[in-house]
Amino acid sequence: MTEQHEAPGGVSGRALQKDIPQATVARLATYLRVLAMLADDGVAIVSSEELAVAAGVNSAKLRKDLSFLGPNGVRGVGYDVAKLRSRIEDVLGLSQGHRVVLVGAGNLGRALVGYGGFQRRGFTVVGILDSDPAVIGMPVAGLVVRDVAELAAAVAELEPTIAVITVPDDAAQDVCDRLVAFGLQSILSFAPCELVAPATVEVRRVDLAVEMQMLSFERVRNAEQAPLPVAHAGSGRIAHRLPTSHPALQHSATPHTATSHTATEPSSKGSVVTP
Amino acid sequence: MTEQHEAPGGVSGRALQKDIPQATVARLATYLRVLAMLADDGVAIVSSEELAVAAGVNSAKLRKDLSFLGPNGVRGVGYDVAKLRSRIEDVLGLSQGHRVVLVGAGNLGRALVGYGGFQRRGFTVVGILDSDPAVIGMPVAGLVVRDVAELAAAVAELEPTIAVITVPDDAAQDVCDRLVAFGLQSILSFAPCELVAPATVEVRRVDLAVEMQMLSFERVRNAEQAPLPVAHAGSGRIAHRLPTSHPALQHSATPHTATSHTATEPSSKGSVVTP
DNA sequence: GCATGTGAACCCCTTCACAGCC
DNA sequence: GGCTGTGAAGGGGTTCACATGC
Repeated sequence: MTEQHEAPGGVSGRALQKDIPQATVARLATYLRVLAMLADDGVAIVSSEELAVAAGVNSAKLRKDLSFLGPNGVRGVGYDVAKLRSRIEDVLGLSQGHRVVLVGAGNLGRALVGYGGFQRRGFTVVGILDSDPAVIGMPVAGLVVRDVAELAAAVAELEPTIAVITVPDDAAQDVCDRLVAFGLQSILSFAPCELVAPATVEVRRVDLAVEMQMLSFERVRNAEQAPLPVAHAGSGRIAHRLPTSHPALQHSATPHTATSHTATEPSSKGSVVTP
Repeated sequence: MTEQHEAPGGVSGRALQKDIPQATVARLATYLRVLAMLADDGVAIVSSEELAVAAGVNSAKLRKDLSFLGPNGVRGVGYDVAKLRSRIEDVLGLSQGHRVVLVGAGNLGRALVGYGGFQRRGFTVVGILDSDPAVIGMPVAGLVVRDVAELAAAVAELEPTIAVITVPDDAAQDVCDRLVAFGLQSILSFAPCELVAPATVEVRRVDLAVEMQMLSFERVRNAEQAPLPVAHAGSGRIAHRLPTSHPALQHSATPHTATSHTATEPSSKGSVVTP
């Protein structure tokens, strides 16, 4: 039915981000952060090798990732930092920024409103709501906590493109349902429970306990392979290893090994219900 | 050198969690949460199908995951909830619980101390530190913020097994280096930058902006495939869809589609530096 | 000469289907 | 009969190595 000949149609071959691997999408976000740092430092051109080291991946993977966006570099030279940056922002749909509404003004919710990292990367928190009379009306980082009962009105008025759920887990599904009913299509939840939503709605979940449990397992795994790590922890004085000023691009290898396991990666897309 | 014939040796075939896929480890943590809910509800036996639905995966994947831990169920019957639960806790190294120290008492750090989800899943926050004189000495959820200058003493005294970094990104590497020097082997960082650490140290990173950017992209992708989602958001009154009481096991399929993209998945293990 | 872009091999993970066991 | 456990098939992502183009 309707075979969808992917005729790009529009002027200037824009889209075709039909099938970019999710793993790649996650890394594009990382590259973006590094590119922003480079731009701030006045770097104009960067090679795949340099960018890759700064982002903690290998250069072949980086080039493959970027190749999904079409040609973005100049052979024998490298990538134009500004151009690549705006290309990635364009593909990720970040060009016009995002308006974020937060549901749940507990510890975590209030912390996120004040978190500068969002604003810096183009996400503006435009509203925060809660059901607890004790916090409704409370000012938080320039916003006032609104009653979640006026969620419909708040959504209509603030026109958020993304919603973040930071309510207790037994309230999460309810909030999610209502957000969906009011038109939200992108939801990030911190509640440690599965959320069901229509297939057209994108729901991502961040479970902090899961992250810690994975850390826990890796320690078990490592301890099993290595015989005895001589685990004498902090005794008296230890050699500080502070400086090593990193000017964004820290080319040469460190005595350490880059081992940041960035949490990210969706799982099954589409229907998962009983077949 | 030393070919390591994996002779299980010890009594009662315990370990052999040598090569459990990381993807599986991430899901084991999820299963654990569901099993805890079931146990609270007094459920004693659960089938792979039921557990899978509750965890948002398909049953074949769940059985495959559990098979890495050895036989844990009874054919024709299902899994013993209590037994399976303690088996997974054992494999993940959660049996004795974990002591967590937090570095960075900003909005996020203080929020995490108060977050009940950790304690409930066996992670006890035993200390929080910061460098800002304005917050040092401040009481936070039963703890007092200590000076990060006494990090060595705090680590020696509190004996944490996991450290969480919630400092601004330009201080993160420094804090990480010191934690490693003081013997920490498992680190979870919320700073949006790569951290370098010895290969023996496990570093995981949670980047909230990346999660949002992935949401952003999926919206672009969906919008591209679907012609026009008729995006008339919250107008006046909308049908509330609240109740649907879920008694932990909500067997039958919902009108919705389970679409929780749980964030999780490490990337490359081991050396990533220039070869 | 040098760095990008990419086909192909490789590996990990998911999915299927069924054998095995209660 | 029913449900677990698992070999085998399939797909997605990573790595390699080189062709391509400045």
